[in-house]
Amino acid sequence: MYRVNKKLAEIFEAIGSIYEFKGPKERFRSIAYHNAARIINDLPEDIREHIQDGKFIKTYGIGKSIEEKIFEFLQTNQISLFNDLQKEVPKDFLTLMKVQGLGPETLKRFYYDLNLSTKEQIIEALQDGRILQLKGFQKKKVNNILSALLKKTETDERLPLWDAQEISTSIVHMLKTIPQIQIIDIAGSLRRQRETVGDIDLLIAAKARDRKAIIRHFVSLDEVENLYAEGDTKASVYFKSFKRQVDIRIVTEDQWGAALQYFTGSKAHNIHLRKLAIEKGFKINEYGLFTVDENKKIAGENEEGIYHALGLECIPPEMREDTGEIELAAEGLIPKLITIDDIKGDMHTHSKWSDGHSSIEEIADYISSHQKYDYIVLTDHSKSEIIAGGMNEDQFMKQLKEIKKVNKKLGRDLIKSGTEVDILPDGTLDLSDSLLQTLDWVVASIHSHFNQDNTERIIKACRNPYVCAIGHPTGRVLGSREGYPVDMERILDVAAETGTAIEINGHSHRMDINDRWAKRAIEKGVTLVIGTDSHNTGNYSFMKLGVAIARRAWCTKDHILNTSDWAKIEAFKRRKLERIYMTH
DNA sequence: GCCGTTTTCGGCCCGACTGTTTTCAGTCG
Repeated sequence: MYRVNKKLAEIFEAIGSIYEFKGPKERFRSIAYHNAARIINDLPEDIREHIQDGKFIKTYGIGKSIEEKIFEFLQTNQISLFNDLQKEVPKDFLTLMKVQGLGPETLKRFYYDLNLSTKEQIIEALQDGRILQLKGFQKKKVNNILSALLKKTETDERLPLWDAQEISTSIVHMLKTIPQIQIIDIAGSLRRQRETVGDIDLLIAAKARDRKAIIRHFVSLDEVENLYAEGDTKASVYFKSFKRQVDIRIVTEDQWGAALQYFTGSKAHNIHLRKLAIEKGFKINEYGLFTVDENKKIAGENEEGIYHALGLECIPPEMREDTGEIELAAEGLIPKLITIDDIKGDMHTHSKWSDGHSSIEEIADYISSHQKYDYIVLTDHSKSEIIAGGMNEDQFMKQLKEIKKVNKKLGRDLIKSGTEVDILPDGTLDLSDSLLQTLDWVVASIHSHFNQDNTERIIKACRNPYVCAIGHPTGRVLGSREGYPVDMERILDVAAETGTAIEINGHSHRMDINDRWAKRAIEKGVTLVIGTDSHNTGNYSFMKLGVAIARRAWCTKDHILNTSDWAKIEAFKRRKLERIYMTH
């Protein structure tokens, strides 16, 4: 996430909230700013790269007025409207708006009726009974607000997808013991496989008479620390061990498709879909798709039915972000997305020879018995990666012998030789060309000296005839390190020009490149490869995260090189060699 | 504030839960 984008999105979010506070007549202005914040948050590139010929590239939802504010921020690092607006709201307004259960109307009452402006003043007034004098505020509401205010600030950090998947799996496991549950599945951004997940949303199908019992069971689980809401059809709780809000929603089996569609989102996708429904004389809610005039149910049992009734192809959850997929579905052009079963091998793994935990033989045994792979590439580190046990040319030659031995024992060439060679500060590589030439696959990555011109370093690596792919191209570490500065547009152009593949690193803490850059890459005709960057046998399942990124990038199996057999990968390498030598 | 081959004005997605109310406002997703 780019710092500028984040900052700007925060300001627009805040402006939206302030307009909410100012009253109903500003409601839609408020929505527009909230909307802009979301768009900027989801922008694939630094917002400064989203400007062409001095203008913000036309984006649905951002018009003239907000565009001006973006430019004002980029030039002056502030937005005067925001400075002015802040004077019209309570001092701690923005902090207070984030407290569960506190909204603009409540804060307005506190501010105008009792002149309360800070968090401390409000807590005091809640405790000494002054709030109780306000109409509509009785004991229960006062206590709820107070406990929300006094609670230590919860983590608002989004969870990496892998962690969210593990948590949801374990919760689903706990709930599966409830016999009345007919179907249970994940929804929300988790089902869309976004790289990070906020809340965990679960959908359940059950008979109407069983709802109550299921909800009681759910909210009574030992793990539940806070109960936010408990109704007839839904409940919302806070799980202490996972430090996460978990929402469940119960519908009947015949509503399953409509509900799953609705709770999978995204919000933008659903709003677009609803507008489309209205144009066609329908309305959609979580119970089904109905005609407006007779309120007759047309679809709802499954998701396909909802989309088909609107004249659309069914859209895979990973594509539902309102970035053109609805238009594509209307034309019947939804791509057949890659699946995990299309993957023929892992392109990025480490063994004991550098910083991995397993010997080559152990890797071969594990992969043979757990994966249907045709090949797996060992890409151990090169010599300058001293802390990661990087290897020199001699050691790689020894490793080659070991690989041959293991393959011979297996009776097939499962293990491929390779390296993740360091791109040095000047863009040269950490191993000799003559060695690189003898290896089956060469990934080149940056691991240090991030303050150099990383774009030029990577471009230089792309121009080396023996570099097959660029590893974790942005260097980001989810939740702890922003990527090093790099001009990804240019790198993708050079990758396309030189026939170098770009890696989708599926490691749970990297997921690099991300879905948006991967989408950009295939638009530019760049070939992608997926690797797990595995360091132990448990890591091989990161392949599904890599595939998730590819699916969110609208990739078919033809976009991903390691859905091919090894002969095609050899052909890819030859094409690159030819290109490089043709241009020389 | 944004959008538009039905519109440059007049719309803007929709429903559940809570706490307060006797029919609803506020908040949330």
